[in-house]
Amino acid sequence: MASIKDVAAEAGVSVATVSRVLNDHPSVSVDARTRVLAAVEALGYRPNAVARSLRTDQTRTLGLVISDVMNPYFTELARSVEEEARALGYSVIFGNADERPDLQDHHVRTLLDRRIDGLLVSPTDGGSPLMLDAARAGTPMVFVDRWIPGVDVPVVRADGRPAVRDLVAHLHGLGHRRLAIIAGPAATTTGSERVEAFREALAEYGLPLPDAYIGQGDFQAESGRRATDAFLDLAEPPEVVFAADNLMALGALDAVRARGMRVPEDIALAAFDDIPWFVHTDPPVTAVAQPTGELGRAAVRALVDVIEGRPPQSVTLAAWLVVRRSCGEPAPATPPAEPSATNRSQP
Amino acid sequence: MASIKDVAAEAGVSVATVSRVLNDHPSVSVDARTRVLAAVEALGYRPNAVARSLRTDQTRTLGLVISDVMNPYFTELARSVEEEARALGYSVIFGNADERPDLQDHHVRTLLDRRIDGLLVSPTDGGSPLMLDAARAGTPMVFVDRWIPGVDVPVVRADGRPAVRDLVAHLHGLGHRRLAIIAGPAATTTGSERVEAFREALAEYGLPLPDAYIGQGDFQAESGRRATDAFLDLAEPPEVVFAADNLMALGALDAVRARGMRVPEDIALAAFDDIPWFVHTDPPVTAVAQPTGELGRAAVRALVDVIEGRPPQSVTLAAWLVVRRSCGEPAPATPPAEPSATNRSQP
DNA sequence: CCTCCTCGTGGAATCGATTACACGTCCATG
DNA sequence: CATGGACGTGTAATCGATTCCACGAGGAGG
Repeated sequence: MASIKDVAAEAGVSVATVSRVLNDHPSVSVDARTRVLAAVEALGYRPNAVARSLRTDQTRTLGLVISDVMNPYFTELARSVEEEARALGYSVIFGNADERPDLQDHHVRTLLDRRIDGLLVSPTDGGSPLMLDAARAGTPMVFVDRWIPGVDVPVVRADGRPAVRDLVAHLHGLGHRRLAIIAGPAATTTGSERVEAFREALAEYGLPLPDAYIGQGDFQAESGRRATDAFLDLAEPPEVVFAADNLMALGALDAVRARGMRVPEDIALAAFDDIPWFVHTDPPVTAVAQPTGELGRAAVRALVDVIEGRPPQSVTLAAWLVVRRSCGEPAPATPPAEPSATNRSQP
Repeated sequence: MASIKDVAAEAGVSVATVSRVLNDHPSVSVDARTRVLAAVEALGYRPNAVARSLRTDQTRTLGLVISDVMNPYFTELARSVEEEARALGYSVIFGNADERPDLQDHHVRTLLDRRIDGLLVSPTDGGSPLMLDAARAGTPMVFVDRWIPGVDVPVVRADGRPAVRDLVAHLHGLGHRRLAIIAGPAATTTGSERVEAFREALAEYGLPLPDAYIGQGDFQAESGRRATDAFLDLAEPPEVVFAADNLMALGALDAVRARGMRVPEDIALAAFDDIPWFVHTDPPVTAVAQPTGELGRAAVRALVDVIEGRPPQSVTLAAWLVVRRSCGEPAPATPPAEPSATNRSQP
């Protein structure tokens, strides 16, 4: 593969001049410029990003460590992150943590070794020493969706509280009183927050959230299946299961179907995270929708702000309830479109 | 960030010795080794992968240009690729082409500039000059799922022909005679092959495939919606729609539902690519399943073979039919598990 | 006509690693 | 006791870019 030296030789100039042409530095004569460009064309030369990065100490690359790519929510997040990054002139390297702290660390380490310019993380746990050190050492970093309390890193996320309150109101209105939740890992903010929001909303209606009605999941389908099975084995099973993410909702659906039971007649189901398939499931699933695309884009903008030395902004967007038929009662109208930002605050 | 020089200074040895310790070269004294390791620990030193890559001319990174991450089939492919690559000591950089040739080229170019060791591509089109040049120039490369005819690059894919034949047999057995297909772009092999397989299978039953029953899609949901609408507007609409991928099947479902019609009573539906959600759609969708995970792993193994100078192997695996209820008639039993490789051949 | 500035250019240092080569020690062998 | 090989180590070249500095040519101004 041709290097800058070959181009310089071909064009009859020094490597310095070639470099200047390539980075369109002002002081290059028209003559030199055309000769260099011709040589570049003739040799099919492409600058070596590795060498350039070594010299300039920047890779124009962002790292994204995602909790689980197979989760459609995170897939969409990843996609929007890549799009916005590309628009801003950055590439993205993804790492899939599969909800495993060890894998998460592996990816953070690899990304750091590659000298990415900044790191976008949706932490799977409370933060390994590695990640905490990186944050402390000043690696540009932004948390997206989930975050780690007590770490001074901007957070871009959606606040699901009001939507969860709407959901509980909806369920209560349908006459449901025994409501259960399949929670995510307590070590994740989304794992614990959703339970808290749910509990608080229940309290407003004077409803309890007994321990037996809190299934411990890990954001994966299999755990949704197990938790639902446990609920169904109870002497007094819940009337509604609220899954804290879409994969656990899928698992819940599996479990209900395996017993030959029906949603919502035998048990109602709701989920956090809305995905296109929920429109076509049997029955269509009532869900809390997040402005996923906007979340990804905002996270990239925040990270690039940090990288380029501008003051970073934490961003909190609103989530909203999309009522379908999985809790009883037919859906009334079309769900609203993604609303835009409602609230921005300094971290 | 500490460099190898700092470590050398801290340990009181030369950088050469540090490097030897890090790459566990045999001739280093125990004393030097322990001192270096201590220094590494003390400084929290991590080797700079950028510098290392420049010197060694290898990045231990694979590039994967995927047609569309939002398609669950490709998401799973991406996941398995990353897993196998990690097991073999490589990282993966993903590029999402979104079925757009220009984006595909953008990613190929970026990846090449980064000097990835090898490229895994599921081409969106017939091959841009850029990609063809790269292949010709000897960039280690493997096609996965889709390929470009006439290019000397190993291909890892599933053969859907027998499964499509099974599908047609199934449909014919249910009494369906007017069968339509929503095809992918003709420029992709999977786009044209699936139509061909369908046409041939129909011919075995003496059934025609009129042009009006070939909807032109682009593997995205919206095109499935449009094509289905067109079918439904026909004087004599088809009894079955076979979508060449799962997203177009989703679009078809949308279109049917929008007209207040029902699957399979008003029109039957089948899809290429099986995904977990198809079990829970209304109705569960009959689909051709691919050994996606094995495809991704085999592709990585083939690519690493090329990179490390071993003779590459093209791999063709079998796809299979999973009957559910979207074509009429209840599903009999559980679908079989992923079968393993059936056929390997030199490209 | 001399001086100074601007402009275009090239030489060479640099980024952080790897590695060929040379050198000194020490021990075993003849 | 001399010699040669093995071993551990350091020096320096190298990878492909960017960029500081110096230099020569040419034009403007005094």
